[in-house]
Amino acid sequence: MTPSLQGEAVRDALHRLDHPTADEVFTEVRKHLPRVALGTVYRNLDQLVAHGEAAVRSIGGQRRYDPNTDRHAHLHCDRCDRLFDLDYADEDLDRLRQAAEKVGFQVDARVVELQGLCRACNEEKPERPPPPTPPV
Amino acid sequence: MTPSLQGEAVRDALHRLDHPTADEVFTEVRKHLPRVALGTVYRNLDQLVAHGEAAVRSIGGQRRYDPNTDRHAHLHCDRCDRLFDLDYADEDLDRLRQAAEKVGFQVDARVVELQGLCRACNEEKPERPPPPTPPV
DNA sequence: CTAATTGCAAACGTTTTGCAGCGTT
DNA sequence: AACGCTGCAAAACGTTTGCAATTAG
Repeated sequence: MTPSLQGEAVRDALHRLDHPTADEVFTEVRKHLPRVALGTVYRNLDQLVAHGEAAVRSIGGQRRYDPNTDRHAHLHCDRCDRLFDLDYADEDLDRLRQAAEKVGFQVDARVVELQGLCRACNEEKPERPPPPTPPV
Repeated sequence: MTPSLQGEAVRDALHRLDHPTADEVFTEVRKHLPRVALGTVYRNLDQLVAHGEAAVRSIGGQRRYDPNTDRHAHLHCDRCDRLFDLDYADEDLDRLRQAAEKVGFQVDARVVELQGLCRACNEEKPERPPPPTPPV
């Protein structure tokens, strides 16, 4: 089946943006197709996920979409709330994975999320009014 | 300051339940104090978090509260959406942490979350109508 | 008396859904 | 005609907030 105009626009926007929320995709798509509805964006994002062309991650109470479904970690900065990608080797996860397997849990290595501080926020040593710091 | 009746009830419920949502705490507290408001539960949970007596994790689009603030991983089952605790050694995270440090990211070892399948869901080999499988 | 906390209800931001209409096949 | 997808608007959901009443110090 040929993808719809809106479907293509959503996919394109998703690839153009950096771990966007549905609303950010919506805003981006609207630049090209001013009449799209937010519901349409959600439905097309859901379809991409269902087709394995994108993954969703719940970050800070919001869902963010990621067209990269390869194995990679997300580094989530607690201070500025930004997401960074981290490529890692399979063995890097081995010890944690083995610990999990001891309790019968089968870890999906593709989706690892780590919290912490990004370089920029880490260098702002003293406690200053943290930038966005939206909900947890 | 002496904690309020409601504050104690919220703390007690949090310890009695397993990684509950605010709503689950609310329901539990209501068994003992039928007139508490949901807002009160949220406010008391926020206070516990602010005092370092609990941590919040965004799981599947919902916030779950955890009275255990020690270093431990959460194993989040993709199928049944349950959360399991995993104790791990500091070195188990070393390789991932070092990979993150190479890009200037300082990992907070206390909050690691891994996705995958729990033992129960893993044993149900064939694709059956997955149980709850709430939002992602 | 003052400050903190409550119950209640309304508001909020995000996501989902019902529905009529349109375009393809 | 039957289907899939759209725009729109309303609903649903989890969370936050304003406020008057109550309680604690």
